[in-house]
Amino acid sequence: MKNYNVKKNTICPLRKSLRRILLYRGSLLRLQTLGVKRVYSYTLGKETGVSAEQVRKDFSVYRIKGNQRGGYHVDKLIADLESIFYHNGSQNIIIMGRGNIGSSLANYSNFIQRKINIVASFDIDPSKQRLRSEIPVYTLDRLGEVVKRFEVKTAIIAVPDIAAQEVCKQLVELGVEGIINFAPVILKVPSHIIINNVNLSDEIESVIYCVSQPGPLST
Amino acid sequence: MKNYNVKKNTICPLRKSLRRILLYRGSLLRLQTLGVKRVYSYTLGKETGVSAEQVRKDFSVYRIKGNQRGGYHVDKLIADLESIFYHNGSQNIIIMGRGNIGSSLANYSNFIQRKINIVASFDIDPSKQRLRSEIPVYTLDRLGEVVKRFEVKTAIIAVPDIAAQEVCKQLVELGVEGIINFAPVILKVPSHIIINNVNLSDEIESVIYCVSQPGPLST
DNA sequence: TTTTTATAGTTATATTTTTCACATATAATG
DNA sequence: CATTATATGTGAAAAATATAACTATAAAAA
Ligand SMILES: NC(=O)c1ccc[n+]([C@@H]2O[C@H](COP(=O)([O-])OP(=O)(O)OC[C@H]3O[C@@H](n4cnc5c(N)ncnc54)[C@H](O)[C@@H]3O)[C@@H](O)[C@H]2O)c1
Ligand SMILES: NC(=O)c1ccc[n+]([C@@H]2O[C@H](COP(=O)([O-])OP(=O)(O)OC[C@H]3O[C@@H](n4cnc5c(N)ncnc54)[C@H](O)[C@@H]3O)[C@@H](O)[C@H]2O)c1
Repeated sequence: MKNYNVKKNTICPLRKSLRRILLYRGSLLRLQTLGVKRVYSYTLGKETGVSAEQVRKDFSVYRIKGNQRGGYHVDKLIADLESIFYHNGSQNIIIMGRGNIGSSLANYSNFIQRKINIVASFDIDPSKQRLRSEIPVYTLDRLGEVVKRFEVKTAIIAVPDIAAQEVCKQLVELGVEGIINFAPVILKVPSHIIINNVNLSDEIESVIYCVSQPGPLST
Repeated sequence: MKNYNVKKNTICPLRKSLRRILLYRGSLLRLQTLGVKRVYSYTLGKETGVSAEQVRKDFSVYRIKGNQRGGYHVDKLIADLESIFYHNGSQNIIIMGRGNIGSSLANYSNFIQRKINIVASFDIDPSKQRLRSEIPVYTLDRLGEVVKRFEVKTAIIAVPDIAAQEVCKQLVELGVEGIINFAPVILKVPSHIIINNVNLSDEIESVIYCVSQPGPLST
C-alpha cells in the first residue's frame, strides 16, 4: 500500500520493480519450455541476477502469491505476471526506419513469444520497400492508415538522429502514445507521451568505463 | 566525499550518475559540432532530459567545475567529462556474432566519435566472413590472437541465446573483463567481470506496459 | 566602484529502492 | 497426526538517489 505512493513516477510507477518483472517473465518462459514446473524465489533470483528477497518483494508489491514452502508454479506465475500488463492479447507496434536497427528488430522472431507484434515498418528510402520480409516496409504516406487500422499505440524510432524529432512529431499527431527511441536525441513531446530512450553507445561505454577503472583489483 | 560511500556498487560505483555523465557527453559532442561554445546546467538539462539541479549535482560528485555565472565551456567540459573515463585513447572492442545486431553495431559509424573502436567481429558461420566491411569478420580460431594483439578488454555478445554462455566463457578465459550482452540470458561469470545486459524485448515491453495502463488519463 | 543578478556549487531534505530480519504458513517426513 | 524443515510474505531499517533550498561567486550593469 505504502509503495503505491506516487509523486514522481506518476506515469509509470514502480519502474525498477516492473523492469524486473519483465526479467522474471523472460526467465520463466525459458524455464517453461524446458519443462520446469516449479521455481523458488532463490532459483528465479539466480536465473535473473536478482536477490531472492528482491524477487519476493517485487511479487509482494504486485500482490502475487506463491506457496509458503512450495515456491511458485511456473505456469501460474507467468499468468499472474502477465496479468499485470494490460495485454488484451498482443500489442501492435510499428518500426520507423528500416535501416540497421530497424531491420534487426524486424527480423527478430522471438518477439511473438513476448506478445510484441510488429505489424509494419516505414522508411523514406523507396529501395527499402523491395525487402522481401515478413514485415512489410511502407513509405510514410501510409503511416496514418496503418496506425489507425492496427490501433498502433507504440512505435520504435530507428531513423537517423536528425530525422528523429520530425518522425516523432508525426507519430504523436497520429495518436501514438509510447515510443522506444534509438536515436541519441531527447525528443520533445507532450507530457503524457511515454519515451524510452535506448542509447547503445552509452550501454557500451558504461562497460568500458568500469573495465578501465583501476578498481579494487589493482592493489 | 559522502557520495563515494561504497557498499554495493563496489565494482562500478555511482551507476546512475555515471550514466548521465555519458548522456551529457553525447549531447555536448553534438553541440560542439554545431559550434556551440558555452552551456548552462539548465541548457544541458533540457538537452538530456535531466533537471538542472541534477546536472550540477552530478558534476559536483565528479568535482567538475564551471564558471559561476558564465556556465560551462563546451570544449573544456567535454575534456573534463572524458577525464573521468580512463580512456587512454580509444578502447578496442570486439563483436561476437555477426548477425542482425552484430552487423548493426559494426555498421554504425558514430562510435568513433565516442572513442569506441570496434576492431573485429567473430562468427561461426563461415559465409559471414565474405562480408566486405570496414570491420573484419573472423572465425573463432583467431579470437585469442585478436584479443591479445589489440589488448581487447571489452566485448559485445550478439550470438543466439543458446551460444551466449559458451562464447562468454571463452572471452573470460582470454582475459576479457567487460561484456555487453544482447542475449536474454544471465551469464555465469567470475565476480570481477562486468556484465551489462541489454534486453531489447524488455525495453519495448516496458513502454507497451506504460501505454496500455489506464493511468491518469482515463478518468 | 558599487550594486545587481544570474548561475554555479553545496548542504539539507525527501523519495525511492534495496536489504534485513523474522513471523507465518505449509509441504514433506516419520 | 504431530513434527520439522524450508520458503514465503512483509514491516522496519538502511542505502541510494533525487529534489529542493540555500550560499557563494563572477559577470554585467549602474
Ligand atoms: N546501428 C547502431 O549500432 C546504432 C548505435 C547507436 C545508435 N544508433 C542510432 O539508431 C538510429 C538508427 O540507426 P541505424 O544504424 O539503424 O541507421 P540506418 O542509417 O541504418 O537506418 C536509418 C533508416 O531510416 C530511414 N529514414 C531516414 N529518414 C527517415 C524518415 N524521416 N522517416 C522514415 N525513415 C527514415 C533511412 O532511409 C534508413 O533506412 C540512429 O539514430 C542511430 O544514431 C544506431
Ligand atoms: N535482433 C533483435 O532485434 C533482438 C532482439 C532481442 C534480443 N536479441 C538477442 O540478441 C542476440 C543476437 O540476435 P540477432 O538477431 O543478431 O541474431 P542472429 O541470428 O541474426 O545472429 C547471430 C549470429 O551469431 C552467429 N553465431 C552463432 N553461434 C556462434 C558462436 N558460438 N560464436 C560466434 N558466432 C556465433 C551466427 O552465425 C549468427 O551470424 C540473440 O541472443 C537474440 O536473442 C536480438
